[in-house]
Amino acid sequence: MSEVPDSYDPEEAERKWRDEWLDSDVYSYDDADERPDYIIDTPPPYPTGNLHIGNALGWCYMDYAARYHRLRGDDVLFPQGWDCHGLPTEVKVEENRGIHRTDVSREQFREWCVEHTDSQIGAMKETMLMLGFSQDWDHEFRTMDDDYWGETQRSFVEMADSGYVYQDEHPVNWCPRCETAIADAEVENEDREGTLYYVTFEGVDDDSEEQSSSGSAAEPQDIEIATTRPELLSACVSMAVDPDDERYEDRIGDTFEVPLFGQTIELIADDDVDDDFGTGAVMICTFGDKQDVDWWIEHDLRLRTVFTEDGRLNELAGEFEGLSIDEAKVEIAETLDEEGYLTETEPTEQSVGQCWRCDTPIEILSKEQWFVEVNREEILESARAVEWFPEHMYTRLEEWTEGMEWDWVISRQRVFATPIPAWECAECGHVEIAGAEEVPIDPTAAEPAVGECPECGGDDWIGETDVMDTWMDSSISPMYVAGWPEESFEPVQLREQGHDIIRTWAFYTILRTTAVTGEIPWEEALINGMVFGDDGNKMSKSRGNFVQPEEVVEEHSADAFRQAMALGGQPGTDIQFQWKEVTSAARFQTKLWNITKFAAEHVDGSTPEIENPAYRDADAWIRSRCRRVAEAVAADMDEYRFDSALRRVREFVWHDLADDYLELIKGRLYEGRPGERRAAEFTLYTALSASLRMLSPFAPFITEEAWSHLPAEGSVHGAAWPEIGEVDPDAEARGELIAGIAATIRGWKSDEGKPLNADLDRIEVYLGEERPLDTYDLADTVNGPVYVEEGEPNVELVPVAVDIDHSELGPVFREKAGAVVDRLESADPVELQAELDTAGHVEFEIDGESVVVEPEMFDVVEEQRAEGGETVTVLDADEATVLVFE
RNA sequence: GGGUCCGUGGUCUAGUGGUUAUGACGCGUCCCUUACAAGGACGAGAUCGGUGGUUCGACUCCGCCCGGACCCA
Repeated sequence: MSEVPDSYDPEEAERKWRDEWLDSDVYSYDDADERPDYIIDTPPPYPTGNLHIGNALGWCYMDYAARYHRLRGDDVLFPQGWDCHGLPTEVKVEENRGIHRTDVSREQFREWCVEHTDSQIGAMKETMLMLGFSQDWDHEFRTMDDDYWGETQRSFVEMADSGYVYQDEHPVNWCPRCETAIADAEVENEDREGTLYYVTFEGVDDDSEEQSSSGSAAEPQDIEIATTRPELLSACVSMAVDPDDERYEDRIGDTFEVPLFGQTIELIADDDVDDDFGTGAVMICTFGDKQDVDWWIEHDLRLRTVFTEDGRLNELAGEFEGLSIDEAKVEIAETLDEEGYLTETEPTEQSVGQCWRCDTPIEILSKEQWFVEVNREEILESARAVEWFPEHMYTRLEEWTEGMEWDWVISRQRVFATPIPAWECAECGHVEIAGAEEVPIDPTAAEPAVGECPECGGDDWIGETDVMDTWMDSSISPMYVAGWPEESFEPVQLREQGHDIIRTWAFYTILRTTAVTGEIPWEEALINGMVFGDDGNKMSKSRGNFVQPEEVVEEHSADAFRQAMALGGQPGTDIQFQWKEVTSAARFQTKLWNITKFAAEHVDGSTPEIENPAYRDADAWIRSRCRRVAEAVAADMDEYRFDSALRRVREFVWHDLADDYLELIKGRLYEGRPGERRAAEFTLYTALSASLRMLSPFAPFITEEAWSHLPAEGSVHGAAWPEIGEVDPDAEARGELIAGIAATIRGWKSDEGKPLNADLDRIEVYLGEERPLDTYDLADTVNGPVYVEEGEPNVELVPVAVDIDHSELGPVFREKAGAVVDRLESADPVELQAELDTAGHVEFEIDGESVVVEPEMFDVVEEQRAEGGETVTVLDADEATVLVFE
């Protein structure tokens, strides 16, 4: 085992293991009955062609979990999907081909989209492999493949059967650039500066009799409204004021003429009007925003639609017909001004709903669409049954769900997406939805199985050209990866995703899984934060703080990148990408390599077979430490506290194993008696092997490389989580003492500017209580003979301070504790020690009362000074006093 | 405006009702010691955002304020 190269070459090793793993089955899912499943509902990313650092964080988390659970013996399924459908790809294809999607057939266009998507997937997969993610590529899926979108259709059909899916005409968010309906979740509100226009509406004499009662010359009065959207005047169907607004008392029911466009509208009262805004009177248009929709329904108003699907004004706008919305805003405002209707303008802060894909301001159009019912309580009930990491991420989902006003519009007027499997009868308009046995099916290319229309007997079917929201695809991912519908669905173990898509992906998945299967989608949801640049700002190319995972791999290694991701912060918090974390990870890897190199010189194929090793105390100590660390790390991993887990292992490897244990056993390894040497070899092997396994989820490459240089079987990724048997607690404590003494002497040598291997004449160790001390390892480590002496050292002990144990003293004296502490601290330590020696406690008089302070409440700190003529240094190592003779 | 999270050495980060408050990077001093100078040992550096309160005791719990991030309106 001595062929270990002097230095570790990450580039070479990482390439080697990447290839090796691809050809092996270490990461494959067995679907074995005897082992518990650990199925990850991997987010299918959109194939942008670039796996950015934010994606990488999420995949790191999943990979740590996947690898950890494999070590725990679980049957892990870490699949990889691709969320292919959607507008960005359509746009890209149109761009690349220089066409508009309507220039070619739907089939041709789709084909090109698939082709484009394939190449994008290839690039992202490359990065995933580079970073060492351990997906089972036999479980790769693409939502654009028939076998996937067929299941999307099946779920649609089942939801239609159970009444969740319906078709209706209802106002929906509409992106005029994408020319499609979009869901609430796809609308983002953007604050910006707008203009508030004050517009006069002339009163209309409606010839009613009431006019005479309020005055003879009942001239109809004008009214002034404030609006940011004059381009909507032609869609104005009413005007509203707050019923308690005194300015408009007695005017409810008055009628007015809409300037420029001439339609007559009536003033109504509604509590939702904000009387502080503008003039307190607001025009209601169909539709400016959701509030208009509410009023339109509430007051049963007319519908005047003036916007076209591509964001222009239609014939209702008269001379303004054909203008874009932005043009119309300017021109109508100018005309209002010229005609004297515009009284004033002022800047105003406004929040504008925008399409999250293209940032175009959305409009609201009433169109026949397909919807999925949002049952808030049902969704929340499921969401509560999921365990969220961190817990408060549930609150995000809860708030979003409770704020849902509209059902989910799932139809899109696009091409590259899952077809809605439905037809309309050309004769009677009956809508026929495909049966589950018909999917996958493209209704624009195939006839329904039903044949004749069940309503009218007609056989002329018009296939639905609307397609589904892409979230309809991705929201069945847990069902798909778990083998639904062939296997009845049981919740999978983990969903990992970013907090930015809780309102979409998490929300829709819970909704859909619950609706289709009656189950929660996953047992646990792990939510990752965003990744910021090294300067704490959002990463952006213009800021120059943009980092691609590939750069980090090139500069250091994939393992170092992965460690940095784990240590960036607790999962759930936003993390700052930091080069220094990568540096520190790379150093740790160098350390780990050197430890491995050292170990490989001392162990061989027979080492793991050693039976009944003649353990010395140092062995007991490191074994016990290792055992505790393995337990604590497992607890961290179970809670997805990757940061804490990795810190613990690093700490153990660096400080306990390398600094202390390795130094302690060198003597035994180089020139010890065979039995004791073998015990050291065995223990070294045990501790290192355990360390590599614990580190393997974080640094899969270097641990695999190191593993291959040790007498260990197979892949470290196919190994089992370390289990170290019970350790003799007394031996453990003695070993800890030895390590402590060695560290103390090491520190002293360093302080003295001595080389760490400087010869020492002799060492005397005085223990507080009499107990055996294994000086064998210690003597070699400190480089001098070690004698354990009984009794008090030949030094003078000088009490110099008191060290108070507040947790003992505080509860006993309660409100007097402060005074007692003051007395102890101001007393002469020498006198305290003397009193303690004679009386066994110390006593004070406080406020005329006698107070007894028991010895467990404080320690008298003593400083040791050598007596006599010999040159000696006195060191204090926890429970021992160490005399060093040079 | 509502909600959630957060504010710890220069920078980033851990943490608990009683600790000499963790570690990393950077900085300084010393050390080529048979795993390791792309290293090691040691050290300096923090009134734990501010302010009230609860408590014998608060960095930790509560209120308010200031500052930041995100989500929603």
